[in-house]
Amino acid sequence: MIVCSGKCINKTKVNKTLETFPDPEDINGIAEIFKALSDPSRLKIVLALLKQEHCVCDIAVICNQTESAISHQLRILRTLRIVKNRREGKIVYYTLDDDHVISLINMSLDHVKHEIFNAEK
Amino acid sequence: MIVCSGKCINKTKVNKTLETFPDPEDINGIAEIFKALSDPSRLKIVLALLKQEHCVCDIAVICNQTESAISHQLRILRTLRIVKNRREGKIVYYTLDDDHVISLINMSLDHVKHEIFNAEK
DNA sequence: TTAATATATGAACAATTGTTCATATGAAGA
DNA sequence: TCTTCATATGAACAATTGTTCATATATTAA
Repeated sequence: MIVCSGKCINKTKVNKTLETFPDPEDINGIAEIFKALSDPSRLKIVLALLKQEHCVCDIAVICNQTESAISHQLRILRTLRIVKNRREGKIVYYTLDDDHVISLINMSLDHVKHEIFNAEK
Repeated sequence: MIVCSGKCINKTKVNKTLETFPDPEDINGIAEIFKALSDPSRLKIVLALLKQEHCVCDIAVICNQTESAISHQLRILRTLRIVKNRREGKIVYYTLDDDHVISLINMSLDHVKHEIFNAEK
């Protein structure tokens, strides 16, 4: 631990927090998931797949984006195991790979609504 | 809706998804929350505040970062109502502003563990 | 095999973002 | 008031990121 000499540091509290701090690799893992969902165009793709599967072409229409752009974003989401795909002839269908993502989205929607509610008071 | 003439678009499915699509402002709101948590240094700050409040100086030690850098990040988190602060003399203490964030983090931790588990199979 | 369609990928450019350094604010004590 | 300490802010630079355009792959049908 770095010691800032003559500073106001509360070593007991600092150490207590450091004891239960997640592993660096877990921290980076979580950050990556959030980063994947932090781009509006990627988030839209995930939202489009929230209730049913879609082919790349349909996702492009729903998100009002180039198929190429969608394909690039899907690759990122695939790498992070947020979406998975199945091929049916020429068409590739995508779905969400993990239920956690659905919960994550719903929970953040609650958070957003809460903010708006608080702001109006 | 944009019409891609002669494409494979399944209009029924596309329209069904578009009907329940969140408002653009909600989509951007969610994306902003995720963006705030997508930076490892910002995520570390939130993790540091998961169980108890800390002053800026202590957060800097815990996250192994400059106090200036921490202060910049705290401003972003404050703007998004992810953290709030209280002043006690010269010292400013920060806490998480919203329980949703805690759930969000725990849920994403589950997601990360799930990925590792799947990767090992 | 050739053509057509759906999707994927590579390279490059523009835009965004986090950190650093210097400086400013605000509070407490001398 | 002046000094010190804790935190905040502004500007600038470096690094990262998303999109675009062109091209490549994969599948089906002729």
